[in-house]
Amino acid sequence: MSSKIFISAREVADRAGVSRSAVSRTFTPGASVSDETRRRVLEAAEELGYHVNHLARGLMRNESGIVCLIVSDVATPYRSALLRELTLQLQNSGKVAMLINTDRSDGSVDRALRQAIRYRADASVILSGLPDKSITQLCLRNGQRLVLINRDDDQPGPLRINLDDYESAGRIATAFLRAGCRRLAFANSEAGTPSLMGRERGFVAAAASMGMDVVVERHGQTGYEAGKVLAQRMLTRSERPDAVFCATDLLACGFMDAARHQFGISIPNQLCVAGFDDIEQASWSSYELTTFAQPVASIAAKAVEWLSMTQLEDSAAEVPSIRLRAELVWRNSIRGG
Amino acid sequence: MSSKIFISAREVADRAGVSRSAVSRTFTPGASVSDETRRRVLEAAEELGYHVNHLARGLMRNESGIVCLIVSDVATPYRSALLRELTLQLQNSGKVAMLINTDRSDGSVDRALRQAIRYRADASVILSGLPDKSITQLCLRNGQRLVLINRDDDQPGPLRINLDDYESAGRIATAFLRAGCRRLAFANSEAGTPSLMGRERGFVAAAASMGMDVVVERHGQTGYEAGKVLAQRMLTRSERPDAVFCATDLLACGFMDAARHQFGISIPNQLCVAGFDDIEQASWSSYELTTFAQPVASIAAKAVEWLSMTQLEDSAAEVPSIRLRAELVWRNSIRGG
DNA sequence: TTGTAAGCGTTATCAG
DNA sequence: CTGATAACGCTTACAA
Repeated sequence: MSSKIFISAREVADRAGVSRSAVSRTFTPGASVSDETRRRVLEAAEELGYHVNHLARGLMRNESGIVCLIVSDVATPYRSALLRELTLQLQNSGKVAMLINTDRSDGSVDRALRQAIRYRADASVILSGLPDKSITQLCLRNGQRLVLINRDDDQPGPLRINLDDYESAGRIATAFLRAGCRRLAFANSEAGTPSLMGRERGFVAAAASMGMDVVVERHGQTGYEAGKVLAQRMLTRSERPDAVFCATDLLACGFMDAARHQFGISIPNQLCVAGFDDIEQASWSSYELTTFAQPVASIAAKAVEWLSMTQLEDSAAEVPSIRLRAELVWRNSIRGG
Repeated sequence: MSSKIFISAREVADRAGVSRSAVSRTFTPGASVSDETRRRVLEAAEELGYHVNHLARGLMRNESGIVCLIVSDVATPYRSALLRELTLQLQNSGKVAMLINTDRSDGSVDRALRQAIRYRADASVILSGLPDKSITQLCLRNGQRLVLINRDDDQPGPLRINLDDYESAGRIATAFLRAGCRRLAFANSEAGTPSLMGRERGFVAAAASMGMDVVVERHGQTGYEAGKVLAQRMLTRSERPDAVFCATDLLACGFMDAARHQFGISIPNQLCVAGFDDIEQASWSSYELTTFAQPVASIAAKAVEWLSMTQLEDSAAEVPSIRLRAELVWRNSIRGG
């Protein structure tokens, strides 16, 4: 191990001929230092290659500047887009992101949260899975803030950012109907997360209110392959659907590919398709998918804004909760438009 | 700010009726504690919800356990895949990833590296851009390890992991020839990174050695849209190419989509296409792209392995450098096969 | 095996 | 505005 030897404030102080505190103050925004002292400190720091030790600073200030991002399937288009937004905006507000990858097991989110506690993260943002109640309590008790994105959990404390999944799904149902579709279907995954189920229920309910049934199939996770499987199942039915709402864009891409290449179905002529997320691929010429856009930038902005609030107005003892609207992006996978 | 109040080893020690050091030792693998003491400490820790403060531990041990991942365009398929692999394997080896997003400006990598220094990261992995020589020197001088992935830089010190871009490109040229293609083209971005240029040069050189010219176009970054633009430029030439090697899969997807949907060209019948990276979309039915697979798992493994080495055998004063082979994944975008 | 005590690099407090 | 001095929570000789 090439022993790490970092420059400390002590050495900078010696070189600049000032006290340690002067150095500290120079690097503390808003502290009172004379221009002359600051200049000399800065000069010495530059020459020596000094950088404030945030481990020590965090220890003292009781504030690490670290925000922990807890997420599974980072490589997925929607997740990575959200991750990008989050890290970028976090950086802009002077924080730094620690990334923890979870798998689908329940315990893995708990483990991630524990890691966040060990590093004394100022906050954790959970994009996947749901932690055990006892762990979230532990975080909150320790004064760590928690943000839950698209995870319907109703314990008080964490900031919850959700979309209007249910209502969105209703809007797409009427769009299908307007396009003349009569045999509706919903392609879902088995994951059964609240947002996914919200879309399913919203779609089914809206269809019912217009007097229509919906064929629902669930399979696998929310990926491309699952979409293909769902297409195989649904398109071999005696009553083939003429409109399908896929719970995610990835499912929709798989569904469309199978429909076209395995069944020779023309979209949107013979089959209308809609998705959810508005991943980049949805706009590719091979798909031109009509879908709901996850407002990733707004989600990140809301999260970071809340994390940057110095005072949590506990006057508002009511649970903070934000509901964002997913805008319908109209492309070419539904007739009419 | 809901004041953070974390449990300290002191409190655990009091509760367990032992000394602070006993607590510390209990959480230090390999330290000598009696079973009885350990049991009592663990019990007290559990009850109190104690977690070792890694900020303080890092301060003492002079080893934070943090590895900084420096990357731009996280939301891009190849990048996010590599990111997933890296974070996962880092976690498995007991480290934690700090993610820093850079833009394309040169200074942004430097800033990222400075952040890594502030948090006393044990190492930094650079996936995008290239830091200024003075900054890398600073990192190395401080004992921070550096890994450069696919960035050809020849300063000694950092571990460099690269692919055989040049040779791969040669292999695809012969594949095109074998498929009966005679008018070769290379679609590149303007980014001009060493790996991209290596592919270009390797392709051109191999073609030349077989007595063929290559039409080269460069445009934009390595994304889907750039691929479409490149297709528009190349497919409107009087001598339309019958084989195109795209520097990345994303470019290839854009290229294929434009070729098919705007020019009505059939792939691979009228045009053979190859890409590089083997992103997930390359395997989608709409593309079935023949491409070179970035060995992301091996890349991550090599990086993590090197970072976990306790002793850097300086006996080998020679610069560490790893060359990995990109395997050709044969799909359906080239005739024959 | 255990406890005591020193020290890691900061920042906050308090005189001057 | 500046400089001592005391924390912060931890690890690690050193001594018992």
